Amino acid sequence: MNKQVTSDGTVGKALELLDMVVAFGRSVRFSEVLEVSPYPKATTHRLLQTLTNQGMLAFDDERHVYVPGMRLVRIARHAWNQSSLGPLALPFLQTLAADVKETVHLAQMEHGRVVFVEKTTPDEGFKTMATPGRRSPAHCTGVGKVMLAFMDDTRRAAALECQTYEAFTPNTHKSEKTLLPELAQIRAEGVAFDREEHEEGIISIAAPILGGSNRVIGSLSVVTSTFRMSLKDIEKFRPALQRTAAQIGGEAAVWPYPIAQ
Amino acid sequence: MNKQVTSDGTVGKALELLDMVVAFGRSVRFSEVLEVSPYPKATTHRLLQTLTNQGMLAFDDERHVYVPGMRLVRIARHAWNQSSLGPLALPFLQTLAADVKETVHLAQMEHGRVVFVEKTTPDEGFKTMATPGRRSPAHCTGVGKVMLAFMDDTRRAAALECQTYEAFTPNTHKSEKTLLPELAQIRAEGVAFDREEHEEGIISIAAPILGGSNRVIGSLSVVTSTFRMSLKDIEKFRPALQRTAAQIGGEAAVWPYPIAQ
DNA sequence: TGCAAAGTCCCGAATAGTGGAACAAATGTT
DNA sequence: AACATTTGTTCCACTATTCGGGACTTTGCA
Repeated sequence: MNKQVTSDGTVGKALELLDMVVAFGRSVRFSEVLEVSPYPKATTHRLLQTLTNQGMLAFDDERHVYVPGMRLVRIARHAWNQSSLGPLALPFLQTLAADVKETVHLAQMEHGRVVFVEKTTPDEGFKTMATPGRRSPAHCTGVGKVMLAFMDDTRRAAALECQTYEAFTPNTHKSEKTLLPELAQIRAEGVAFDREEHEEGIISIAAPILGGSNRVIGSLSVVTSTFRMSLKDIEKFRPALQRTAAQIGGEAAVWPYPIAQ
Repeated sequence: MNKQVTSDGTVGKALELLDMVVAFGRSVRFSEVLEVSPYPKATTHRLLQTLTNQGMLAFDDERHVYVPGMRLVRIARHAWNQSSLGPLALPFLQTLAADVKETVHLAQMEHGRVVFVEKTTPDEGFKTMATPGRRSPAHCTGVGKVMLAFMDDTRRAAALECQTYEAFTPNTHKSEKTLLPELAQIRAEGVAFDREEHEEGIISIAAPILGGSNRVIGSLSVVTSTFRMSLKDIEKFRPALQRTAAQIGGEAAVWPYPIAQ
């Protein structure tokens, strides 16, 4: 089992480029892709052509830009409905957000990183870095730490391998040294706190979503800012948070969602 | 230029399998994939492994099934927001549906086939069986014919190449012989009608959505059944339909959406 | 426990991907 | 309008990668 996995073969390279193009979040020119592509010009070009041929990208030959293609869009629609917790969890999130009157995040884990799947704000609150579809590191977020804490040992080991320990604030964990003990504590407590580890002024309380066989399939958090509440204050969200996480987990148990890894 | 495009290289094969797995719409076992895979067991297995490695699929090693992976889900979220007309057009669809009190379909074209992107029904929200993400032939649907009619000659030629002329009802076009004249007429009229060509009892009126440079990026239709209305009746939807299509096109003009092909 | 079916792995042959470099097209500049 | 520069596309010999028959291992069921 490859632990790091960067690319296997042409398929890996092509998907890497696809990911890059899509991640731009807008239409891109060939040269822009080339700049971030680790492959030589000819190769990059050919791979993009292949992806375009396959309908995963579309090339606008008037503006000379690449955009996600219809085939990807179609697959996207299926994959989203089928494998993201989003559609299933959204009603629960809304109830919770209305209940606690704070922002609620739903996340899943991809290869040691947190993917924000859905987000609900009760009012039009402040904005955080999290946007649905965005990826963040796991070591510095409530949703990330709680998933790490509750996944099984093998997966956790693999996920920890991928952590970069990038320091976003003074509170960010700098290495396993401090992270591992906290994970143990989170496991004991059942919830994780983000103590301004990703963004200054932003704190959260997070609970794991456990599917069948108690495997972690995602996590849920209530997010707020230090201007409005303290770490102590947000502890009161715990019952509602855990109840909602359990409800989502119950709904999801019958369906094999991807396991956090 | 490959006209049919079934596979270029490994990447094509891998994507083909990915498409198949996702199209199942549920978790699948290896043997199920193998059944529909055109490749030998060893190859199919290796490709699925690669996709799993890449996070495009996830393998549940407890239930021994493949599901769409987190990476695909993340890419999906991006691609959907960026390249489907769905998010942008949804409010307009809802207004139109409420206005005409009938079901409204939004479609885009992928390689000569119609992809239903969004669907709104006036009364009960948007909970219908015909899941968005479904593909249908173009020759027998209002949304399909109207896109064929308005796309440029090169693209139309390519798209027509892909038509199967499968006969769903007695009214379905059986060949270019009858389809081409109708396309000319649709071009002249500005709208297309589905005269029970896909499903008996189902009729629709469809208008093209034109983006920048008047290129077809999608289409819109009002759908109803012959039990409620006649072909003559639905002509009255034309003004609202065309107005909505123009509004969506206007919104979309500044952003390079994939062109119908 | 045993056996059929499902899933995984191996390795030589040959196909398909690679990327430097030349070419072409679009864009900018004098 | 002619030239320079940047951007995008094609070619082709080389070789790393994929292919897939078949053997092996694991799983599920009787």
